[in-house]
Amino acid sequence: MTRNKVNYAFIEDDSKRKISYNKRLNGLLKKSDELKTLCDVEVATVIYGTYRNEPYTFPNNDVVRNAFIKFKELPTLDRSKNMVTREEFTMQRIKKLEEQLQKVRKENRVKEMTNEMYEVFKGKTVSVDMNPSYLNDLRCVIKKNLKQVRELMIKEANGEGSTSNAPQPIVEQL
Amino acid sequence: MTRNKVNYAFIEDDSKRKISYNKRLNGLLKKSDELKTLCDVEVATVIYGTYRNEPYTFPNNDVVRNAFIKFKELPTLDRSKNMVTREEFTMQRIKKLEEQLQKVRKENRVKEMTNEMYEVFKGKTVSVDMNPSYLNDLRCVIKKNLKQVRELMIKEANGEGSTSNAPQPIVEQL
DNA sequence: GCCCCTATGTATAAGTC
DNA sequence: TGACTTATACATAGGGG
Repeated sequence: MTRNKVNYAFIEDDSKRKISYNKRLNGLLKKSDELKTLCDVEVATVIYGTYRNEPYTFPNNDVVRNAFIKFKELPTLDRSKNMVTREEFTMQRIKKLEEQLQKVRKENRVKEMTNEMYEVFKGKTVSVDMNPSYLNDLRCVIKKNLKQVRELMIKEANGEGSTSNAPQPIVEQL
Repeated sequence: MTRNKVNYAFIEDDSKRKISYNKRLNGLLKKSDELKTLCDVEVATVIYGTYRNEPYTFPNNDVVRNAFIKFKELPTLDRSKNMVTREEFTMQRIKKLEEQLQKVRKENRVKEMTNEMYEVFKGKTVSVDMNPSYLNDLRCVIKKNLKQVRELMIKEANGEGSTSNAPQPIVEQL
């Protein structure tokens, strides 16, 4: 993930995967160590790679064993309380990505709608089958940009309107 | 660690520590998840924070338990084989930092010595109690920069030498 | 494979609301 | 407390030796 973005999927290429594994394993251990040091919490990690026969543990044998023993001794309910399942984690991840996407889409939509608004202002007929929520959003955008719209209307009334077909990018003034 | 460099030590401020803990916990889990996905390895993590009564586990209860059981079943020797003790890890960290420091120092020393070399060239008397290894290093630097030195000598011989007291930064030409 | 480098993506400390 | 932003440090992919 860095000359290119991370593709969140299994790395097919054996050589690349191994390189990545080594780098990331190192990074993970470093992060664990930092968490432990900066926040004074116990962290135990076990990794079963394809590249080694034994598990790779951190920070050391005893800590890991103790952590697991403590873990085993807890009643199941307590144990689950702060558990993060892989599924949950993935869901959260997806949710976050979707939110970001929504955000970007929304921003883009505002831009589109601002242009749309301008088109309408320039005389374009709004088709009646337009999505109601879209119209509502459009109204919000108009409201938000009321000042600019009014100025444009005055200019237009005075015959100073843009003569080009391309609408002026009101967007830039948002 | 980012508006400022990470200070590799316990964060005294409770509020800051907690914020950091939450962010870093999240980051750690994300990294674990990525390692698992990209490289298809089993990763089990248990964290005992001060902020929760139960351990925080990832990716889930069963995986963690199985990982620990497997771990426990291994003969002690095997178990230790790929273990990274905290001490080792810290040592590695220190070693790396020291190497970096050495490198920076060496670079700096080369610069200093190049200037020293120039001073000598300009007529400075080298004191006899100069460290032998330092002299040797100096010799290396001179050798490395022989071409530049020769050019300077020619210029000097032609009366084109710098007249300022500050030696020209030969360093820049390295 | 390992180490180094560099460009770029990510993580995150502070700050703001 | 937490969500969001920003600036900066850190992690790491790709490429060379």
